[in-house]
Amino acid sequence: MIRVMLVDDQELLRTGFRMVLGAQPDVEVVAEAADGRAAVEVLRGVEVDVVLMDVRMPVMDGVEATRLIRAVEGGPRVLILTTFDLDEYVFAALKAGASGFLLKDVPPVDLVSAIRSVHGGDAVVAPSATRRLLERFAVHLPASGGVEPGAVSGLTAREREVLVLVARGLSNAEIAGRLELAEATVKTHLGRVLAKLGLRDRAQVVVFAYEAGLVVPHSAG
Amino acid sequence: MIRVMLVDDQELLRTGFRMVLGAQPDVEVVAEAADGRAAVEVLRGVEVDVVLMDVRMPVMDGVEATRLIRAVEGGPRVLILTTFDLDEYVFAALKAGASGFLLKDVPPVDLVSAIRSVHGGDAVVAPSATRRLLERFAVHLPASGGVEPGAVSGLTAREREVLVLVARGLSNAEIAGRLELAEATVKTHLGRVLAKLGLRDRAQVVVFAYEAGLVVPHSAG
DNA sequence: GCGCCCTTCCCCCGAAAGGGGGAGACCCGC
DNA sequence: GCGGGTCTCCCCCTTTCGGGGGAAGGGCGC
Repeated sequence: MIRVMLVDDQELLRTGFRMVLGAQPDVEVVAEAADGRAAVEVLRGVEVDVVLMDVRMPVMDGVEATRLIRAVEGGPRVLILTTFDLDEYVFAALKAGASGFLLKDVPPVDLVSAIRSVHGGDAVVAPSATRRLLERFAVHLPASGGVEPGAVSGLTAREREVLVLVARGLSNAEIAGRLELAEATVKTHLGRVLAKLGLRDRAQVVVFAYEAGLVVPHSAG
Repeated sequence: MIRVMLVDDQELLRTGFRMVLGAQPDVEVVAEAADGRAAVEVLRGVEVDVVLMDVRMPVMDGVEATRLIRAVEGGPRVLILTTFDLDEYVFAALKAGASGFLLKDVPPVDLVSAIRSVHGGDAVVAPSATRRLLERFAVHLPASGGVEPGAVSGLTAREREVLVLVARGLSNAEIAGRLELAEATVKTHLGRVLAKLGLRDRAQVVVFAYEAGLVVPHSAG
């Protein structure tokens, strides 16, 4: 039995979800709240597996509530519900520890299977938004759009390739495997990278890659 | 009719996929290739809607092939197939413009619906990997409130000190000089850092430091 | 006092990395 | 053809790293 909590400031919407979920044999709505703060309060006294959380709410929004809920060890997982598409709010909620998100017009069947997935430890993303999520994810590459020649001065394509893999923490052997090269070749390329950039070892290569924006921390945009 | 191309160096796997897809009324396998370069060549002469692309292949891997294919305006969408789970390769492919990825052991039903989704402009992600994708996407905010001692799990003050210097690209000898310690001591501390954080070498320490926000690009120095 | 952890430093060892040189292959421009 | 650049791979070598011990002092709590 999956114990679900509904958090949304719209009474009608909660009613609708309650009816849909009530019809399921393995799902049980055990709690409700109309805003984030109330939700956090209620959760102190009720055992819940999955929280269906609206993003935009009065008093405390879904992002902050998600953060507080996820800060507790062994607390429930949070599935974000949003009226509109993927927006900054949703991204913030994901960063706050949500297990995924759905649009509120999700077909009941999909909602239930999403709850089961989240309960099982998986994450879910509204299909219509997956593309945009990936796009957003893909933005993380070399400083906006292309590899500017200036930053990596006279490096060849192969050398840059090796550089980036070094910057991901791979050993020469691993890079060789990934690029299907001999380790000797990787060493040759890396040696030239070190010489051209005036670096001493691979640790400095990693530093350079981050500082030059060739590699971007996944936390930041 | 959705025109599909199969790109994989394993003949048997292509055969299996061809049979599964051939049974679908709205899907048609119109081309095949055994490596990325061949795929790009073939695509110059054949109209394709969706490319099912293996990642690891000889000659040219799926990442580079995806990049080339997606560089063409109005070209086909690319769906990545991977044997293993989410790895650096898959991330690279997504960054290169892939519309998503599936594990090769995907149930036929899911494969077909994924192809339809991709053809319709949506993206798809293997359900088992969605959670990890979101983690990777969302995890560690840049420790906005400063670096609290507990953040780096069980590291001692001295270990964190060494970690940061490693993350600046210093050698053990240089760190020893700066902290006025013997190099042996630095090695001891660093060894514990590696063990506690599950890292292999100092290059991975640098990666960790940037990803965890212990070191921030530009502020370097 | 005793145990525990942190810190400091030492040994030895094997593996990985960095540096030197050389060489064959390819492509491209002259 | 001939040179330049890139990519590939090999040899040799020294240094650095990382991992396995061990050991000694200090602080802190019980």
